[in-house]
Amino acid sequence: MAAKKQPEANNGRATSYDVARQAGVSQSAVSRCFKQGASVAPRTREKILAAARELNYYPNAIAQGLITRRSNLVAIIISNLTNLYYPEVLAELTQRLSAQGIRVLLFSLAAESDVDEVLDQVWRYRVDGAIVAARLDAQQLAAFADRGVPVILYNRIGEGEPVASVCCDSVSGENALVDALVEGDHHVFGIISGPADSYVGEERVEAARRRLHQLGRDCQIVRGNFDYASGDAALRDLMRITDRKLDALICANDLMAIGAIDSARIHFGIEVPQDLSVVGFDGVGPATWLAYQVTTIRQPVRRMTEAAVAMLLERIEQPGLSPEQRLFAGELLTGSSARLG
Amino acid sequence: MAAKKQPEANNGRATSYDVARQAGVSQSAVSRCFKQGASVAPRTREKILAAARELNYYPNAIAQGLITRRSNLVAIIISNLTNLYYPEVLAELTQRLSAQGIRVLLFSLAAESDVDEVLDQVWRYRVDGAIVAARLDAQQLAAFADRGVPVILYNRIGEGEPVASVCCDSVSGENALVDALVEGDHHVFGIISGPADSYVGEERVEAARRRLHQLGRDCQIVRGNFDYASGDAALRDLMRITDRKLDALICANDLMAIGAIDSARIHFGIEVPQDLSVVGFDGVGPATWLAYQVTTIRQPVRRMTEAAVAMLLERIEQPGLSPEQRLFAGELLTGSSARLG
DNA sequence: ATAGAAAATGACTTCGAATGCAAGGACGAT
DNA sequence: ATCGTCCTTGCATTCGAAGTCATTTTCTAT
Repeated sequence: MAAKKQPEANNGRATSYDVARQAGVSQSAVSRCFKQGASVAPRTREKILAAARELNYYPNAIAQGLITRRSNLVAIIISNLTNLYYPEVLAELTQRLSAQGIRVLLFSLAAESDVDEVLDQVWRYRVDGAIVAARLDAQQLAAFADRGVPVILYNRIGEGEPVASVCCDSVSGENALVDALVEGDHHVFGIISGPADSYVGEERVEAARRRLHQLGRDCQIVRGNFDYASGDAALRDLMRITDRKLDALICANDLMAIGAIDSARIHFGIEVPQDLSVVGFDGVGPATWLAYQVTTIRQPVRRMTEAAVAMLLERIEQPGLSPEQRLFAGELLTGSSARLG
Repeated sequence: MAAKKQPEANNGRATSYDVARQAGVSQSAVSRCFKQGASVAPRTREKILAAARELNYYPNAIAQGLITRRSNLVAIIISNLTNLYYPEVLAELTQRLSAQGIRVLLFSLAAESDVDEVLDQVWRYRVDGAIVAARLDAQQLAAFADRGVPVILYNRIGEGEPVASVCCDSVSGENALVDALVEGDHHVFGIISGPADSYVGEERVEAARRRLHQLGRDCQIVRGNFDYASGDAALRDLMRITDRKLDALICANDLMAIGAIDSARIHFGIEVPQDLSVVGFDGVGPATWLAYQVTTIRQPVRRMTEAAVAMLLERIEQPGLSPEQRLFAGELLTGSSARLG
């Protein structure tokens, strides 16, 4: 009555040995059966698969990872998921990686400074690679390189270190926006920047500023931090410090553009776009809402995530591959938040 | 010259043996050194930690998981991240779990029907538990139970099966909204539901319908699918089929409420809230934007995620724990999208 | 100084699957 | 019938850390 070994007492936690015993074969055979392209006789395979089904067997990915030195895990590190833009990116990335048989270990940071603690865990889990949409300093990038863990930066480039990255072209995007505004006969420009530690924020603002300068237009720049409230706050700042009547506002992202539009209309009674043209960047969902229809640059998220995943997989397979930067042009979305030429 | 074993040729992939050799101790000592409350002499610990630092050693979580049968991984399964509400939940959950030393394996579904493929992977990775915000049928829930993997359902309850869950109370929320609208002297009600396969959608609509009935008010229900465009579309449907002039609109979530508000104002020239009161549910970011200020029920996301994580950890530690349902009351957010009593 | 308790340490096994290698079996050609 | 080839299969080892147990060292009390 007293069984020495409980065969599959631990329900659904059957091992390859359990399956082997049940099917009357060796553990190796079971392993081969679950490996693509291994040599197993059809009859044996049948037996094994039947046993596996009966015992509810699923290969233990942890054990596989240990022996093959491939965890099939990729870390995705994102600083602020509340950005409206990133959830879409995250969903796309996750689904694309899933389709390639790779699982996502998600790290979402409350503050950018938490990166170091997170990296600790990244090393421990022996991820095959990482996609990062957060600020990494040179030392952190070097740590990836040292360990031979391929990284793809999303919408930012390496600081000093050469790293593979996928970005949406800020320069061409801002140029298109500025050109359109100038053609639309705007003269007094305001710019709402991103937070100081944002790479894309700085890049977009700098691109816009330079183009305006080229075209002989001056501008006032005030700092925002990418959220709705800061669009409002920044507009107030601008109204205070600008002596001439502002007629064009360039925002480093859509969310601030929306905040500024609401603020202009509701707090200042300014008509958008009649009295003030507002443009953003990203092409997030709310930008196309009827109340806003923000003129903006839509990032080609599908193509960008596709590229990021493809580049990462390439580098996982061929560790030596050189760092490549892929720059995607965004699409000018002509809404009704700006009078254009 | 030809070294038989390259000591730490594989940079940053040092094992406990490498550290042991470097420190002149056994592998066991290294292991103990990284385990809380193990017995190691102070001097030995120093030596080992120094060696570990020098070799850039991080314990291999994969190997740990294999031997301890604890992966410290939790699966989070979310159906649509584009919902505006879920990114916040996801970020909260991830950060809370991280703080408890647990990593998140993210599964984001393109379609609800993909759950089965995803579960496959969940079993393979031997996760310690799961938090699910997607529809699971009885069989899928049973699979979790069979394998002894604790699950917490987020904003839904088990279908038949008793499962631990965390929800925001639809009934009290809708009651509060309906009561306020009725007090505000509204008479012709419309309801925009969620998609047919949404648990919370059905629950909210049913609660609102019942309360309206209790208070002697009739209502027209049209189907939406939780996104912005469907708020617009549903409002058009309502305008077409309603004979009397609609004066109150109850939407199953904020996003549709916003869509309906924009549609009313812009397509129909209806003033909100003067001619039509609109209420939503969730309390997402855009609901508080100046242009909308939706009257809604704000879900206590922080408390709910905290509860979900706490319940999950309890059940990981004590597998026998009985299924518990925790229901949180939302907070009535009185915006300006509805005339209230 | 010495017995005895307590602490520290190392040898060895274990977790579950993958794989190199060698042995066994099937099959065709002669 | 015999040999050689190719396909299957099992044995044994491996991945890296944890933990059991036995042994050694250290400390305490007499």
